[in-house]
Amino acid sequence: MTKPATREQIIETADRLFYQQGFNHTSFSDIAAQLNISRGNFYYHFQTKDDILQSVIEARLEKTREMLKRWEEEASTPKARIKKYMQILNTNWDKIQYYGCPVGTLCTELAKLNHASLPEANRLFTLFRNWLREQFIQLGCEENADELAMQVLAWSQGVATLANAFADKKFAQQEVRKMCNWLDNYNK
Amino acid sequence: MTKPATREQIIETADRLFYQQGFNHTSFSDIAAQLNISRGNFYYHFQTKDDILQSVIEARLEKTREMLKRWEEEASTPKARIKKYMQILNTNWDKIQYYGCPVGTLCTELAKLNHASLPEANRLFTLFRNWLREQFIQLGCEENADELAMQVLAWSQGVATLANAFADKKFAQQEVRKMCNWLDNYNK
DNA sequence: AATTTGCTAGGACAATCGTCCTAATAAGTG
DNA sequence: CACTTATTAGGACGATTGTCCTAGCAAATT
Repeated sequence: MTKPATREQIIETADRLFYQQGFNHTSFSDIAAQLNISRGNFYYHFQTKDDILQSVIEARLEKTREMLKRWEEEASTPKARIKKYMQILNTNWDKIQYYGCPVGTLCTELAKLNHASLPEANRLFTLFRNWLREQFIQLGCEENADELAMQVLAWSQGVATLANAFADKKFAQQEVRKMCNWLDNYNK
Repeated sequence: MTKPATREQIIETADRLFYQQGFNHTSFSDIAAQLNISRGNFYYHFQTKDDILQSVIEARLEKTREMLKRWEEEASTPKARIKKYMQILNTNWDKIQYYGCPVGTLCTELAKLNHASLPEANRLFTLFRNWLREQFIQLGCEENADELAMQVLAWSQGVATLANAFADKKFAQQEVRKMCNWLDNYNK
């Protein structure tokens, strides 16, 4: 009994297209064309377009959790882990340059659409926020750990938005460097 | 010969709806319904929807230029002027809470749509960037004036994005306070 | 009053949207 | 093999999209 891969392929392709083109601007036809499947076939796997979005968000949440877990294995100190987050701007530059931050742009769009899945999408932010806060707590900043987490989060969002607008890689790299330096000198 | 106000009303309403709902998600019908005019009437004033967007961007550019000029009149020192910019997050909080930053969200959306007017929209960013840079130059930071301008710009974008996602007014206020303090202590 | 011009309402147009139905095929089970 | 289930293709559906045409009203000018 081989599990049908179609459903996963739809989620995968929808994930990519939602990121590249936005949720509202991506149609069933777009996804179907990429997968060479029939448009009418969607209904067997998903009831509505919103259901696809829901699955995409869940998939992103899961992938993010795995990534954060991987970072904890790869980096032994809290500072090194936080830097993993900051380095995303360099690691994923090719995509960020064209499409911005996957989390920020999705939440922004769903907010404007007044979409029912907005709270679910915002959980992506919360995931990073809690994880960063935990790292700052381990760093010995119990009192303002959440504030620092929000600061790092806001920093990355701002840089991603500007780097996207100006397509300025040097700016992004420079900001990452500055932020890492700030972290190195923080708390001694 | 009374100038026809319809064209200006269309721009005005489109401006507001593009901000609240996004460009792509706002239809001719939406704008027409708000103004109680016929949908077919648009063609007399604008050839295409993209033309409306173009006019909206131009209107925003003009309004921004006037605002920056007003700030220069109202604030006598460069630091006071830069603070005017930072305070926007508090001043326009009611809107930012729901719709984010008008500039950032528009540029992000047009980037995803691969829209021809994206460069025009990005000029809104450039307007603020150059103005902030000028203020930092007057502050005596000739060498890194542009870098500082980008930093302030990125900061505001990040805070706006997060404040929108978490609907957190206290966070926004706190960040404004921190940023103003940073500015006060900068360059002595 | 007659005529031109500025502006508008209403609807037609093809295309596309998300949704949903049905018939046909593929896969799995007895 | 027959039979049930899982999956798919293709297209119909009503609604909505941006665009565009035309007839008619309103206003200004002659």
